[in-house]
Amino acid sequence: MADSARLPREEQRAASVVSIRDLQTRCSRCDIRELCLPVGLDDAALRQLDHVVRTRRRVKRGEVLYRIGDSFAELFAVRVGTFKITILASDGREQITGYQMSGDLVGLDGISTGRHQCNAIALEDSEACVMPFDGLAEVARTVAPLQLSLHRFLSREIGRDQQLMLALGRLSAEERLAAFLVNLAERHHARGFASREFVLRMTRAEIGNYLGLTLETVSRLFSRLQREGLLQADGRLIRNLDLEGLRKRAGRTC
Amino acid sequence: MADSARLPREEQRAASVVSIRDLQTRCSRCDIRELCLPVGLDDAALRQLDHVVRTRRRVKRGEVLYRIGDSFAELFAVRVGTFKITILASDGREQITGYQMSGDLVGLDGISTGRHQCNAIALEDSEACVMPFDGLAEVARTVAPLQLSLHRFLSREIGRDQQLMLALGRLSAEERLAAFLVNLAERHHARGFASREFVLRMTRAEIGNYLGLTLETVSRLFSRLQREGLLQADGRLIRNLDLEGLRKRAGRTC
DNA sequence: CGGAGGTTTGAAAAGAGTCAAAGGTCGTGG
DNA sequence: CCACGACCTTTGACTCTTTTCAAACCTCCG
Repeated sequence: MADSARLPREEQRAASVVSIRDLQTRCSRCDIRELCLPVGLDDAALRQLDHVVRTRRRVKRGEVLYRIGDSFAELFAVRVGTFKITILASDGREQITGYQMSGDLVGLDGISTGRHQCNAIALEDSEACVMPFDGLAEVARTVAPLQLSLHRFLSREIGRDQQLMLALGRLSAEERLAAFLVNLAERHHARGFASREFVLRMTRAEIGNYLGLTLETVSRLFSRLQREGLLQADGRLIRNLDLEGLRKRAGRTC
Repeated sequence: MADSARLPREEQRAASVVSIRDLQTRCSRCDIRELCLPVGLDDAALRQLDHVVRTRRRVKRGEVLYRIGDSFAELFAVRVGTFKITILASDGREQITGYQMSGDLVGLDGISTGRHQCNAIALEDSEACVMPFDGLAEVARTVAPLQLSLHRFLSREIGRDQQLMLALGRLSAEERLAAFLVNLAERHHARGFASREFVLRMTRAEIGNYLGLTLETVSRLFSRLQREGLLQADGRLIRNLDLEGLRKRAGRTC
């Protein structure tokens, strides 16, 4: 697992079935297009986008979509699965800055310098649409709704990051975990999944890293929330989330 | 001080001298244009931008440039002074998510929802150029370098936010303050000011808020860094910064 | 020159981290 | 199909960094 090579086999496979994958990749026919960059585009605009977004990449659990320092040429739109986004301090300490799921865009931070400034690692077998950025920008110059959508995704990312800063800076450990769970529940809900019951894709250590806590603290907090009837946790399977109760404990950051 | 009214007098004054202010406001003649959104634009592009950016707003120390919930219609480019950007938890706890100085864009987070999601408050008497976002977007559709610059500023903001998350999530109190000081020094340097000596525009409480610490901890850390010869702090006047020494203590996040 | 706001320092408390140990789970290879 | 090992989770005991509370001092603005 962990940082293995970058899927040469997968990439070959993709190349060998280009026509089929190409068909699948059309934004205009994508079932999550209303969650993703194409949100709100009309048919003509979608067709333009279809010309830009032509391939997908499969990334197996534990493998890397891109690494810090990789040259930036494309954004990725998560289609299936979950990625964690991580940055590093010089001494190697790692901070997870986000968990991205279907419809989310990853790679936005690479635009500013032309190099990726974070790692994107799959937490489960995942698939992302490859969006060459130059092409995207070009279409955005003629298709105003796409331009707006791109601006909104960039801006939304800033807003999300600020919420995490608030959590890291001002909330107690319990508040952070409660906010995290409510946030996950809401995102599942937005994607048509159950919000009161789901399987975590990340370990206690990864949750702790994201929230600025240790894995032991996270584990203890799960035990406490369970004792107090706010959820049932069986490893990564979370059930019977009491969303209102958790919101009360979250400093309503979510 | 603090949250007083929104400068009706200032706005009147601005209106009464439109022609002069208009002249001053041209990006093409602005002395910080290479730090700001116009970076790298040619003369023709600058002239286009001049048509969009036509006014400035003065904001006195302690006053508000915009508030959470205000409708978003424009970005602001800081020309003179410093702003703190704050967000709120539901219970009123506040987190400062950034300090923005000349050349920085503020308001980017408002694009996604059409409402500002943070407050921007002047830490000293300041001035910001008003950039109507629709107009900016329209020009960006024909002027590719401006489009790229806008994308880069949005992306840069994401990268900065991630650095703060790393600090809040993984660094010790001392490392956070060291990283903060090095970051300030570098930004001063980029603006042509001394990097080893400057006046802080924010209180100990504001530094602590930004770094997820209490004001007492920040004060103790300044005393410690001074004892150990890494700087001299006389209130907000900081002198003789030992940048290399501080970088070593900062987990090199900066 | 009065007072509000800001800073420093100390002492005690608390929240989260560290270290340690044991049990659980999952996937793979034999 | 089972067993093994790697990884993950839980819980306890103790530690330590940072917070909280308190008091005194500074300083700058009106």
